[in-house]
Amino acid sequence: MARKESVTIDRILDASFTMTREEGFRNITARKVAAKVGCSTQPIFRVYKNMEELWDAVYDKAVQYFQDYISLFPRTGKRPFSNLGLAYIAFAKEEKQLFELLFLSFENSKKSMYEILNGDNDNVMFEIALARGQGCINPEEMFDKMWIFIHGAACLALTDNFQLSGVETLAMLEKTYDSFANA
Amino acid sequence: MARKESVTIDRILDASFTMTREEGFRNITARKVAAKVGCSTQPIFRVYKNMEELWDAVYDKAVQYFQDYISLFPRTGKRPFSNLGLAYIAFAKEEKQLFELLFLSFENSKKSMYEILNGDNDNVMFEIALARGQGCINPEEMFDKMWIFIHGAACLALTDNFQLSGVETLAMLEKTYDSFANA
DNA sequence: CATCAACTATAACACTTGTTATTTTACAAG
DNA sequence: CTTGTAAAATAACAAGTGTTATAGTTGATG
Repeated sequence: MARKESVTIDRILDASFTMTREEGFRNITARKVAAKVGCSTQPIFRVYKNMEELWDAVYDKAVQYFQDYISLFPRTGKRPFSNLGLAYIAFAKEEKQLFELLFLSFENSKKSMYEILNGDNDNVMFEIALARGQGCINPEEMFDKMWIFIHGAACLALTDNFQLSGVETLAMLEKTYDSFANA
Repeated sequence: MARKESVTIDRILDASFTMTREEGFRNITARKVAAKVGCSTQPIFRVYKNMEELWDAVYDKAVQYFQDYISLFPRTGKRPFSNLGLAYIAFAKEEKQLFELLFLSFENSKKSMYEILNGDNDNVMFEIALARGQGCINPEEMFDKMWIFIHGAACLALTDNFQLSGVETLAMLEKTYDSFANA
């Protein structure tokens, strides 16, 4: 009865997300996305009411991408917060545009840092429980302090002011945990 | 012999800098600056060759503004790095747009973090010397670790994820210094 | 095969951007 | 006061933005 659609929502969203990873959130425009997909701008506005709706979809995809990244990251650390921290810092280094979008936008931030970080599988809760299990007196406070440190390393990594390798970073995180634990 | 200039370079730069503090770096346009100054766009291009030159001037003014901010901030802390850290975190909270421009832009960053931070009066050198004077074995490494923590708190403050008051922040910084020192 | 509704492309609108050409204005020198 | 010249205002250009109106294409259904 009707023509078959050739430009799917997935192709549009994937192209937009890839462009966001490469060029940043604010650089995705209707015409650029269309060029990447290989169509005119028209199918975009069939699928999304306007660009703001597309931006929202990209944001949501970025949140999911981050949470998958954290989940799949190899867990080589033994201390609480070390695995989450290591993955978070690696994400900041490798996905600068997404990291800025998710954790450093102070205008138009849709979800809170904690909401994104904790995610569907309770990353933060898990680490806090781990700390409590290892005899940490106040694991919530320990998370707060460790997170300041971890977020600091990640934000330094973003601007290439953090040069440690993965194993060095892990060692530092665990040493820092011990410093706080024995204070 | 000629007409007297009414739109000075200072008025243009001041308007641009104020707009950067309020609306951010990437939102200053020739027409907005002209509207703020109360003239047409023409005097802007008499004074600056193009917008990029004006942006550079705004950036340099932001660096100077930061260094003055640090210098004038009350020094209530006793530990090494505590006064510099407290001022840095306060700057992130109060001057979000400038903080992002100076310390979080990973594209087009003109000066290095250390260059801006150390400034004309050797802020970092001073704190490191202070630490050495108080018996710190490796004050450079101590700076690195403290700076990860301080930068982390500042970046959390940027997105309103750091809620401590000034005195509470100071206490936390000094406690952290002790944790690292006694590790 | 013909039809017709959904999908796509083309073009256009209104707006904003940096930048520049042109015109007007003001002021100091003669 | 006239004049020349530098500054400022006006207006325009080309490029880019989101968005929409219009036209063309396609393909399953009757």
